[in-house]
Amino acid sequence: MLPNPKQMEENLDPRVKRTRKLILDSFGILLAEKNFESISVQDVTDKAQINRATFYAHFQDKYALLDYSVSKMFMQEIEKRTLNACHYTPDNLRSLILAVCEFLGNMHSSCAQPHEQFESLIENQIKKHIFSLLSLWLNQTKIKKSTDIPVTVATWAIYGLASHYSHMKKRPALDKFVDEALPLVSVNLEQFA
Amino acid sequence: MLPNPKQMEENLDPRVKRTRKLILDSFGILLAEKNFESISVQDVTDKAQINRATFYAHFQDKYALLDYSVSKMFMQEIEKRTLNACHYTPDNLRSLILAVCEFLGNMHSSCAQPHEQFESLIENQIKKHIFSLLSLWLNQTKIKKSTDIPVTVATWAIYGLASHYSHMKKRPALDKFVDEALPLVSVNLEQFA
DNA sequence: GCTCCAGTGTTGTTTAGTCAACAGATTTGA
DNA sequence: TCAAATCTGTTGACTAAACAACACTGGAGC
Repeated sequence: MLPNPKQMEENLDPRVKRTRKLILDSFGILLAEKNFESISVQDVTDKAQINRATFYAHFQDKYALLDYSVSKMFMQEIEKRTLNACHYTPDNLRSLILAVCEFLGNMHSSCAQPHEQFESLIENQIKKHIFSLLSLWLNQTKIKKSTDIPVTVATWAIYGLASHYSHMKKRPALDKFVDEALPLVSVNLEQFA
Repeated sequence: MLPNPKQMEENLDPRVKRTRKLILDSFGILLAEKNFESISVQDVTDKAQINRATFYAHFQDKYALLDYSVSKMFMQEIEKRTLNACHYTPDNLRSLILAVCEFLGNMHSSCAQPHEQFESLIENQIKKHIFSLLSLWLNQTKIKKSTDIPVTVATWAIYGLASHYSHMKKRPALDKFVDEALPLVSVNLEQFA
C-alpha cells in the first residue's frame, strides 16, 4: 500500500520537521504583523532563527511558502471535521461550506491588511483542495459519469460564497447563511448521491 | 579581551542553541511530572524529539544535565537582579539571600517530590555560584586579605538559611525572615565593605 | 545618469544531528 | 533463577543545516 502524504510527513527526518515548523510559525506571526508583499525571506529566516540558505532547501520562494502554509492550514480545518474521509451527503457538503467560510473568516481576522492580490494567491490553493475533495466524494459512488463539470461549478460557488461572507461588513449568523446557500450548491451534485 | 561566557552562548551555532533549549525545556516539564531518579535520558530525548545520541553530544549523563539546568536557572535569577555586576553592600547581600530563598522555594513548588537525594545534587551547584559571586564582590575592594574563609562561612550560611526557609511548613514573610538572618551573615563580611 | 542598499537565489565546505547497531548494566516478572 | 525487557553509553555512515561567499536584481536618493 502506498504511504499516504500524512504518513510521509510524520516519517520525515526530525530536523526537517523542526525546520519547517520554525518557518511556518514565523511566517504566521509575520503575516499577523504586516502584509504578505512586505514580508521578505530574510524576515522569515531571521524570526525562525534559521539560515537563509536552509529556507531555499525547503521552498522555492515565499510564494511557495504561502501555498504550503495555506494548504496545510486548510487541510487541518478539513481533517478536524473528518471531511477528508467521507462521501457526498448534503450534511457533509454543508460542513464543507462552513469550513471554507470559517477558514477565510479567520484569515481575514488573523492577517494584517489582506489585499486583493494576497487573496488571489490563496484562492487557487483553496479551490484546488475543494475540487479534489468533491471529486473524491462523488467518485466513490457507483455512478460512472464524469464529475468535472458539476464539481467545478460547486467549487467556484463554494469559494465565492465564502469569500463573499468573509468580506461582509456585518456578517450574518454563519448557520443561516449556509442554510440559504446550501441548496444552490447541492442542486448539481444530488445526482451523484 | 576574553569573550565572556554569556557572549559565547549567544555565538553558538543555532542548531546547538535549539537542541539545548529543547533538552532543557523537556527536562523542566519532566521534573514537574516525576522525580529526578525516575526520569531517563530516553524520556528527555523522546519529549524533546531529538535523537538520544545527540543528547550525549551535549551532556555526559542526566546528572550533567541537572547541573547545567540548575546553574542556568540560578544564574538567570542572579542576573535578573543584576547581582552579577556589582560589589559587596549589605543591600546586595540581602538581595542575594532573597534570591536563593526564592530559587529554592520555586524549586520545591515546581518539582514533583523533591527527595533529599535530589536536593543534595543541586546544593553543590548553587553553593558554587554563591561562593564565586561573594568572592567576586569581596575581591573588588582594595583589601588584600584572603576571602576564602569568610566567604565559605557565608556561602554555607546562606544556602542553609534558604534550604531551611524552603522546607518550612508555614513560611513566614520572606522579607522578615531575611531581615532577621542578614546580620548573622554580614557580620563576617563587613570588614571588606 | 550614477551609486548605494537591501533583498534574492545559489554554491562548496564544514559541522551538528540522525539512525541503526552494538555490548553491557539493571530491572522486571514468571 | 533465568529470560525478557529496558536503559545506557558509544560508534560510523549518512543527511540536513550553517555559513560565508558569490553574482544578480530592483528600487531610493542624489
